Amino acid sequence: MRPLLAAADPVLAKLDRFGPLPEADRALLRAITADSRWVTATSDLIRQDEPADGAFLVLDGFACRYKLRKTGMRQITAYLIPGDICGLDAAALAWSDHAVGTLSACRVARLAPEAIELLLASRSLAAALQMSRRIDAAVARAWLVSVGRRSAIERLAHLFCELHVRLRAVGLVSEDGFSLPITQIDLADTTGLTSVHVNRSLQDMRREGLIELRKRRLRILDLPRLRALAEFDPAYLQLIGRDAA
Amino acid sequence: MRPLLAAADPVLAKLDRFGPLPEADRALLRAITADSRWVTATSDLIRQDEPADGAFLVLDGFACRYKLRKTGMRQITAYLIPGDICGLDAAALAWSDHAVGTLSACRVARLAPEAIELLLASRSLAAALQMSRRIDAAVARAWLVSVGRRSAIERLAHLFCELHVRLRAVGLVSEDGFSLPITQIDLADTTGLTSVHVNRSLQDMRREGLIELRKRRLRILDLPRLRALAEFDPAYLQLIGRDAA
DNA sequence: CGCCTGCTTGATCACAGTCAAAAACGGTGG
DNA sequence: CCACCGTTTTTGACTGTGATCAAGCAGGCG
Repeated sequence: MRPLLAAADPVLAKLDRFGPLPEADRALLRAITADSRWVTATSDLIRQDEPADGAFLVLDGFACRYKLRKTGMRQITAYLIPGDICGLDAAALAWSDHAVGTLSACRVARLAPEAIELLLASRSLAAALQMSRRIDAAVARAWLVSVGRRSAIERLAHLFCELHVRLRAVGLVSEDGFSLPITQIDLADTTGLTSVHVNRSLQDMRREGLIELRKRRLRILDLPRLRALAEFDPAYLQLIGRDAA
Repeated sequence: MRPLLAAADPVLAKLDRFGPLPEADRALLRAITADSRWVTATSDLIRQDEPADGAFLVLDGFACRYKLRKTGMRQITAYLIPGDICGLDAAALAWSDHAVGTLSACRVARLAPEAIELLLASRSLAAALQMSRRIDAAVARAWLVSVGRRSAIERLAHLFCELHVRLRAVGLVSEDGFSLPITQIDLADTTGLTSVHVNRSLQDMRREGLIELRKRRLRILDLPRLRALAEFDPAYLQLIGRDAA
């Protein structure tokens, strides 16, 4: 793990894990991510049922994929953290079944269609992106298990374990935990609960000495117990040696 | 739609929709699916946490992806119907985060690693498979919305609408509905409910005149109302002209 | 300082789960 | 053809997790 480099360039930090990238790819990525901008929280990068205006790389902050019901109910289907990409499908199909929006302020780099072409033209980058898709699919399955078959506390525990591993892979976890710049409403829309119940479950977790969560910062106090509670096995994230922690 | 051809070769019927395949690809697929075998219900094609023994094409019957909790609880994360493929990732990674098992008796064709190579070597087939992956991801998102934010009846309604479109695309829907060779326990593990509650919800749906379900056969009696109930829009399945029904 | 958003708490409700048992179904073999 | 057996479906009574409704509180920000 190379946390410092990682924090500087999360995209490289992430993709590089799936087999070291040739210098040409690294240069391409650097060029693309050079031109980034900040967007405020709660803004849409990709809108549901519309074509996407290119793809987006998340360089800083939290974004998410989500779907809205006609009733206004929201279900978040994925988190996008620094290093993650979105909109490749939406750009290819000129349509998206879901929206992508920011949960916090985010630094993003937009990839114009030509930039996407360049990216996919590289065999090694295309392979890395495919690996990334595989992980996304595995994460989606894990979420489905959580929402379908886990209790409230277990869902939150599993989510925190997942984020812990993913954020660590891009160098965003330090001794005192990691930044989690999202509201309890967001957590509720992620886990299929209400914000009231999320609040009560978080209090249970604090009381149990599992976590500390305040000022948008999450600290895992007892990782082994949290993982046991969530039945969390990081293997599916493919971000570590299959066996290592 | 070409139901008769489709029923004869669901794999071709499915992949051909994503842009007509050249004859070379069609021949390759025919060659591969020629060697098929029947497996009984409740048998695993791919086991969790293990490498896959090649990939599998489902030619007949229902299979599913699923994950088991240590407690024995099961969450089904996807249905595999005739024309669907599985195990590509498991073969590539020599590991799978989930299991794939049959729900009914199934006719399947095994693809040895060399056959997979051949498949992916074709640009057009690789593109069709990628399209198929995109749809799988969209379906997974729709399921997450169901389990996270829909009531019991709505979840079942949405599932039936999805299956109706997917099965019709491979010519498996007739005037009197379609074969649904799965138990209420399977439906429960799909929707994140208990089988008791699924049973009661199905009775509600029958009483409402929405469906008829007996002898492993589902008939949708009022499609417009079923779709309205589920807020179902088939666009995400990409199996139809973006606009057509 | 005041407002808005997000967090917290309390009281009550309901959807879905649990436990248990009976009925119906579908094979299988005699 | 029927008796038997396991599986699946159905029903009933009761429970509980998490939803709903409502109000108060804290804190960040203009």
